[in-house]
Amino acid sequence: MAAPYQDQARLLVAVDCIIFGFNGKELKALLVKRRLEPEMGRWSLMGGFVQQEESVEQAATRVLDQLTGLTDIYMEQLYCFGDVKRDPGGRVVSVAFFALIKIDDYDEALMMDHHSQWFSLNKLPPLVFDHKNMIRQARQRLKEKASTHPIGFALLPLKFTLQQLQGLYEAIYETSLDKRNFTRKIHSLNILHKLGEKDKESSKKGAFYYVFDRKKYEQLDKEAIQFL
Amino acid sequence: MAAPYQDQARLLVAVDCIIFGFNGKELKALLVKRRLEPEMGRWSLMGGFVQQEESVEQAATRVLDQLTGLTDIYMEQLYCFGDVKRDPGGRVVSVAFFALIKIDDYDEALMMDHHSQWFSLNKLPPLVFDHKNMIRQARQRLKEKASTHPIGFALLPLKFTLQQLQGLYEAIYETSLDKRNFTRKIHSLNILHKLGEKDKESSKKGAFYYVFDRKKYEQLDKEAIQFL
DNA sequence: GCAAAAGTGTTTTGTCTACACCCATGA
DNA sequence: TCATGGGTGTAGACAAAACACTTTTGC
Repeated sequence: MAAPYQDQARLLVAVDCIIFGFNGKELKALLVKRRLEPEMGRWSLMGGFVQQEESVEQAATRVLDQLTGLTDIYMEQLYCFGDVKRDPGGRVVSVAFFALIKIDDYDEALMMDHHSQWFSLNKLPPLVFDHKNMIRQARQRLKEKASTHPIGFALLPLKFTLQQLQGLYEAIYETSLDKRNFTRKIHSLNILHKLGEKDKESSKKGAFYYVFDRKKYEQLDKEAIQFL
Repeated sequence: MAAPYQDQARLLVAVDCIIFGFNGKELKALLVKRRLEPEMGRWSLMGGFVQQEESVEQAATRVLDQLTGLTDIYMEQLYCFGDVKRDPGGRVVSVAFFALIKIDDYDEALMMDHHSQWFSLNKLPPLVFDHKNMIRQARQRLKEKASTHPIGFALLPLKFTLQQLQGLYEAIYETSLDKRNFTRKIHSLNILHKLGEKDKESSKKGAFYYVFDRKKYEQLDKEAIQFL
């Protein structure tokens, strides 16, 4: 069994990363200017090819790290896009991943280096290949996942106000929520710690900062509860 | 741009199909004896390599058709398994699909031809590679999907009794359900048509057969309602 | 003192759950 | 006539949704 599969076709396998961020008002996606032909210079998801000696997940992690310099990013496999003609440059099967990062962790310097930019999800530029479709599906998955797992926290700064948290869920679900019902529900999950400190930027009275309880968070992440 | 990606690694890409059936009591998975080295002769999911000129989905459809002779099978992409050493025969990235078929449509002759066999999900034989893990994930996905979409019908014969339907959901969720609550819930979805005919096999009184309303079914399939 | 956001409870509504008896029929 | 599965309703618990006023403070 030296080469049991030798007659089979070999294909290029890529990963593409849909990176979401939240600026306090809107959900954003991080896009880059493509550096390769074909379609060089057009807006694209960050991607790369899977190497012989790395797993598909490792490839996605590597690509995310190259772009953001961040480790410990929330990342999840989305879907494998395998149409024959999806990439005019060759037969490339792409495995899409979606990632959630704290938008403030991704700074200006990195954006300059990679010619990358945040775009509001409803003001996306034209994108290469099937990347628009990938983003659409990632958005859908984020909605579903956020309703049963507390992954939204990966998009917020370490400390945040209830208003920011509510705003995030309103952005994810594309709806508006009742402040009282929202507060009650969140508190019933026992996932937040109230800090002594207040955010005075957005109001005169000031709103308390919260952090989330990582232990409880991880437990809920496994359990698939009804989140909101 | 004759060969823009020429320096990149090329990998074998396979599809593997987790095929579920329901015999009225238990969920089953359809397995085959592997025909290739390595691990020839051991139990395996039905799979095959993605060819140069077919999409990943087409490959899965082709593999399903080869094994079952059936078209119009419910099929859904599950996950891409991309570990470097998952297949000792080479670097193979496998895209897993799960499929639901009516168990009676898959007859003895086909089982003989392909050395295939139905196995109860809790009595699976040892399987090659990561196939056991694939089945585990498929089972999980089936549970989740069935709770928001009426896909369970793909596992039942065209006409079925309420008892059969309830038994199916009990098997999927691995729980027992209250007959009255179940009946009420199903009827409230307006998805069933009661036939004049009765099944007299399993009781003296006889139970009415039902068929499902394809229109309503397709609508619910899109909408993601709370099913059960 | 007033504008602007923060914070807090109650009532209503609907959904999910638990639970038990009569019916029709073939043997 | 009796054994077997088929079919049906109601009450209580719980969760979700609707809804408005008071508090704080910087200007």
